Amino acid sequence: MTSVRVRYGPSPTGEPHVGNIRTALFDWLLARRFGGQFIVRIEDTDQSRAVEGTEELILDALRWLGLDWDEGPDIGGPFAPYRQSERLPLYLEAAERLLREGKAYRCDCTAERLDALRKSQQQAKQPPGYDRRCRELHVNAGVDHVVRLAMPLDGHTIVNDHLRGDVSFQNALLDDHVLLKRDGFPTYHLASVVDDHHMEITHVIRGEEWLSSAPRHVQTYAALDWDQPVWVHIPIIRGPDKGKLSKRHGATSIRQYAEQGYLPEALLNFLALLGWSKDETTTIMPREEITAHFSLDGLGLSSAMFDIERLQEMNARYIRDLEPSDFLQRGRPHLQQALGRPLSDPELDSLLPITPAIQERVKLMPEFVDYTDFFFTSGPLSYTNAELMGRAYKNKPWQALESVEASLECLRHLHDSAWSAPTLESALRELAAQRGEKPGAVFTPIRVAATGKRIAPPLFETLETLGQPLTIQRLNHAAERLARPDD
RNA sequence: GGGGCAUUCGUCUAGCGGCCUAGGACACCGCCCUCUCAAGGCGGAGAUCAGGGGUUCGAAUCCCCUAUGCCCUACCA
Repeated sequence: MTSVRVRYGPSPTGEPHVGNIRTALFDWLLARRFGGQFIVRIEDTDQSRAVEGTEELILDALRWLGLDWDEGPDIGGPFAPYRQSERLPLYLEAAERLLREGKAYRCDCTAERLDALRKSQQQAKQPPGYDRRCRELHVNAGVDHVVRLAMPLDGHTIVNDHLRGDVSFQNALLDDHVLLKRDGFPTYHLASVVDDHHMEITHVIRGEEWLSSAPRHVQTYAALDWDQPVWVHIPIIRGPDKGKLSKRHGATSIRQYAEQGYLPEALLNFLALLGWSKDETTTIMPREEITAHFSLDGLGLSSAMFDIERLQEMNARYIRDLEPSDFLQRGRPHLQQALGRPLSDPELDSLLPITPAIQERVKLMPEFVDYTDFFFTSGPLSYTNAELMGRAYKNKPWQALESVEASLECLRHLHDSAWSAPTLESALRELAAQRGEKPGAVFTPIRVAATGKRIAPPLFETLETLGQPLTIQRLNHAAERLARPDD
């Protein structure tokens, strides 16, 4: 088997979509698994749909996911250039050869005629398609025209799909599609075939929506007398409504997932499992394990729904498994943004002891802020007295106050060296026992006073990290508030 | 309208003729643990393998038909 060469051919028409990127992922996995090359080729043959700057967005998405390419528009390669708009002579050459050999022809039918034709065909319940008016007309090269492939009129075209086997199409139902547009640019049908051939692409992996037009590509290869690549049409990704996943379904661009706090390795794992599986039981696999086991044979045939809950779960799992210092670095930008100021390394590192406890609570990176911002705010925290009192002291501000004062008394007397989670815990538990109260009753006001929230990391580790002075200060503030309940 | 593809728990899937009274994961429910929230442990419910015909000693697995869903049907990719 010759070495694997696969290409990802995005159109720079917008943000890279998860469905699209999943195709890139399979390309990349195949290349990496078999020591081949992964090529990025920009398919910008539709000038009207091009959106400025999206090429860079696409490359950024690939980088973010860690899908590195061996040849591409930015780094070049032996088959440069890697932008179709820069390869026009190649398409022209192929089209001219086809014209010369009578396998393609010029067509000067107007858009109006084609529209009218389509309408009448639809009304007459006929399959729509070009009626081949110009096929025998020998349109002059001087007039405005397109070039169409002269498809076989009868018989069948077989597409040998690697996953499905032979798929047969009746030629009578296929029309003479356009290869070269009026503006001199090729259509996808011509450009992809010409480039795949010249770039020595061995496997064409693309979405199932292309299967219907695959016979056109097969015929184009045949007309050009070139060998076909291996066709691999992978199932489409569906949205929650079962339709093809699209913008209507909410977040679909890779950038959005990055911003929402998904880890690239989690998204990669999740996407890989949309249509591929390693074995009966494995779901969590680091990139290396996926690349070590990936093969086309593990691909499924039915379209998969994009289940955001599963992605979230997987993300939480990956977050939990991060090295604490790595987790902190990834959380840093979110926290800095919320705080509105940069954080120094020592500040960030002060969180290290409590970080594992935070990791198991964070599902999406921005939530990191909820569990840590109070460590770095200086003014009074905002919370209600009801939150402070919790369930045990509900509507009993004086009891809550007593409790807080007792805690204050207890904590004030701890020596510096004793300010650690274990001693804090035993001291406060003892206090609760002495007062004949449930631990939770005593702990809740402390938690709210210290963090400003009812949901926070484990209390004693939190207090340890917060430090004695700040803890005392915040408890004092809480006591003041409880003393005048009607604020 | 035509053509193509697909069809296993709600979801992602394992299964490629006997190992399946169909396995795993997420979600869900219950219990345990417990300072909030999580995480974790244990257990549970959940799929007559879309339906119907065949082939076979034996079918989720092979063949046919039907149904449903999706995709395509552009001088877009």
